[in-house]
Amino acid sequence: MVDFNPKVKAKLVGMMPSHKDIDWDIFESIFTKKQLAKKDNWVNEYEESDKVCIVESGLMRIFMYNQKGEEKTHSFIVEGGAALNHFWIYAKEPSPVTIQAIEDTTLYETSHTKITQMFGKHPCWDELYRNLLIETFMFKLKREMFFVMYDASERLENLEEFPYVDPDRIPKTHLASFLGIKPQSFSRIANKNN
Amino acid sequence: MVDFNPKVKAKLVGMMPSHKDIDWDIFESIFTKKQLAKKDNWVNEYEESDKVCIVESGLMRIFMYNQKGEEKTHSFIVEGGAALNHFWIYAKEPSPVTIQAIEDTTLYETSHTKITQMFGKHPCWDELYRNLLIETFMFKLKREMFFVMYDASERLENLEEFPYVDPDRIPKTHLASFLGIKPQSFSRIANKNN
DNA sequence: CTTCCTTTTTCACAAATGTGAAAACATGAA
DNA sequence: TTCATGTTTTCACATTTGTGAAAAAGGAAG
Repeated sequence: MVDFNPKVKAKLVGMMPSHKDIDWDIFESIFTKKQLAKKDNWVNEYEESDKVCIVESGLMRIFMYNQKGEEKTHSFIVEGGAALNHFWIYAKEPSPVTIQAIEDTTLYETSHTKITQMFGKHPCWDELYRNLLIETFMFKLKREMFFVMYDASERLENLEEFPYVDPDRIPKTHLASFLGIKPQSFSRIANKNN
Repeated sequence: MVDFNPKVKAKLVGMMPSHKDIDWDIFESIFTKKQLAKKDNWVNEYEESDKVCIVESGLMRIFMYNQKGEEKTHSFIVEGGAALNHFWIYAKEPSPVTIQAIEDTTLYETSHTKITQMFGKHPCWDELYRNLLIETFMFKLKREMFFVMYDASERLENLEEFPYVDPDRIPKTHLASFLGIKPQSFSRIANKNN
């Protein structure tokens, strides 16, 4: 049982536009509050985890190791964003991704299991889950366009298309990984384009 | 009003696992059947369209033009697959994509408007829409991995990760575009790796 | 402040992909 | 079949990105 802060509550309300009569007690009853220090892993690779969380404050990163052991960043999550192992939705298998705090982070944690148990009890849960899916889906859709439409240098130029990917908060190594290039290439491109 | 063929019906049943008592009359009442000849556009760029369809037979392609006027392929849809302008879900704006038949195609057409009007009338619609979202989402997730984890040559090597992207049915120009490279590079890579 | 460690930048060279043009090949229509 | 059209391959060369190493810059802890 947690007590959502106003910003998170507003975010959730926005994701259930058809439901004004939300029972916050039920809602908050399936969440627990957690603190992460910088560099703590919230989800580890190979972990059997169906965790879902909403970030209250701080910054997290989802990444995966490739065959060479290099970290490949999928996304960043800031205040008000939802973090989860996206692969769980489809394949109930050990997580291929690691989810790590880039900054000290406070989050509200729950699980897919708990959310899906609420389906049918009140339609707001269906709507919330649908909008959560749509949000993460649109992120992937944009990211696909990023790779398909732009080369590396154009991706850097158009980084502002991802408003919550804040170049001032995120180490350049991770930004490079998010853009699909090496830190050296990132540095070269960034210092040539101005 | 249409009469779904058995394969499409089976596909839909699989996307509504919690609902065995489906009223097929209501279901089929919001679809119409359409024929497309090879190279016909089902959705045109700039068209204000919230169309959704299920492909009965044939093969379609979703693509977008970049600033240079080059076609950038997002995905292919084969029998049993759902085609739609994914951007409609989030932004109710003119379509940035073109959806075109690669082969002569038969499809069942409906719209987002019609589907969302069914929400609440019977929970099977919520479940169907959720699973449609999950399916397209997983496609994007895989595709993201493709670009993040692999270089062009590895992408070609691992094309079989997309079982419905059949290299024998799809012109190589479009395959190249799907892999994010030029036809010349496709040709070079394909004829070097064996 | 100093030291240690991590991140970022720079550099020279290697490898991969793009470009523009031409040739080879395939396909469909007359 | 032949012609016209579109697709695929090949080639030489340009551009972009990767690689490995080293230097420079920045941050955290004592």
